[in-house]
Amino acid sequence: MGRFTRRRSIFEEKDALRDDYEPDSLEARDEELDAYTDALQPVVDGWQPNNIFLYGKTGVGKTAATEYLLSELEADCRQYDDVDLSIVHVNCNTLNSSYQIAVHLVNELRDPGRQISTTGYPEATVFDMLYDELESIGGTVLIVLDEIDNIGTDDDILYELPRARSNGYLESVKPGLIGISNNFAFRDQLSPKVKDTLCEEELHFSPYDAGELRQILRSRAELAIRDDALDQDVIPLCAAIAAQDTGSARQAITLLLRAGELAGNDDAEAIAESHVRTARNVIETERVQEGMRQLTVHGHLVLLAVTAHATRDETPVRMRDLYPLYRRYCDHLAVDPITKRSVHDHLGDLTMQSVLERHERNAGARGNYYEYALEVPMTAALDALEDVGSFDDIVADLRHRAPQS
DNA sequence: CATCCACTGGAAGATATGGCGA
DNA sequence: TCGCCATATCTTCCAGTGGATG
Repeated sequence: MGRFTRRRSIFEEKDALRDDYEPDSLEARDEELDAYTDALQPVVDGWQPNNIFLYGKTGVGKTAATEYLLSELEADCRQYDDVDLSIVHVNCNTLNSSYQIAVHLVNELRDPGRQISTTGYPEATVFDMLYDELESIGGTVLIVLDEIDNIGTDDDILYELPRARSNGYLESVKPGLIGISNNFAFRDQLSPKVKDTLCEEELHFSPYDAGELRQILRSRAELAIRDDALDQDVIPLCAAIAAQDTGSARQAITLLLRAGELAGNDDAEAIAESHVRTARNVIETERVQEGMRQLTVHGHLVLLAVTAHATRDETPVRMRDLYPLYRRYCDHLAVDPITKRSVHDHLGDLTMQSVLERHERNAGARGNYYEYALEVPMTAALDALEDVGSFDDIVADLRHRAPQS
């Protein structure tokens, strides 16, 4: 008997559950689509486009609605000779300045042979290049800036682009900005001069409720999953978990996908509730490990120091106790230590990523301070630290020390 | 009820890295 | 090669915080 045997797959068309899948229709967003359509109307009429801002948490259909509507808009514009529409889409995920966004817009518009690097030019030069590229396209250009809240307070580009025409930098182009933000508060941190122009049209996408998520999941599952491979309670459970957690369709769908994979590994006939619950933990751990992998050397050393305290049952720790251990590890690895103040920043970062938890303590005349502890399972922290590879011996030592395991 | 401790958090500046055009 | 430019990371400096203590 061979090691491998063919098994009946849970999935029919797994791609329909992946992040990049574009469904033919958008479930449960009728009102939003109507409002969005109205906001885009000037494009078809040949006017200067509105600037549009979309707000709403991740996974509530902002990007999906944009892609869906813009492709329809492109198709519909083709029947009017006097409307020449182009669309540029940039995800600002890793871009945290106006400069970076401008560079990426230029590269998006230029052909592969003429790409520019992400540093080195004066800011004004990059803007000039951007205007040149826009001019050479002509017509109406919709610029979609996804996850725009990443740029924080540096909103120059949001000020410049809408005004480029009236300032004489653009002649034959009618530019329109579509900004997509995950963060509702972003709107308020924009400088006032930007807020005026940019928020001409504001569209709010609210989180999906459990009923809407069930609707979405059913339509996807119909394509993705074999007819009899789904226990009855699975979709309601995925929907309920996601609705309570974030209201995100992406979360609900990923949950279903992972549950299906787990069911497959189990050789199960169908996805069951238990697979969903396990999938939830798997996703959580993956998220944390991914976050920890992105840290710098000192980030790792700081986490190592906290983890070491945790193995000795000495968490929560305060700075005063943590810093000396951090220094010892630096010595051991012949790394130049950074100051307390910088360690403090790393602790803040780790807290932001939900890797550490932090509590304020107050000892009155003996000062107030923060205490830190791991917010993830110790094994997850050790696994992630081991992945780094530069201090295997220390991690191995900590594993011994750690309770149970 | 003022004081005071032990940091915290903001800001500005230093340093290093990598890239630009001339 | 040199003088600029942008960015990431760290350092230096320092005012501000807030509840237990006397």
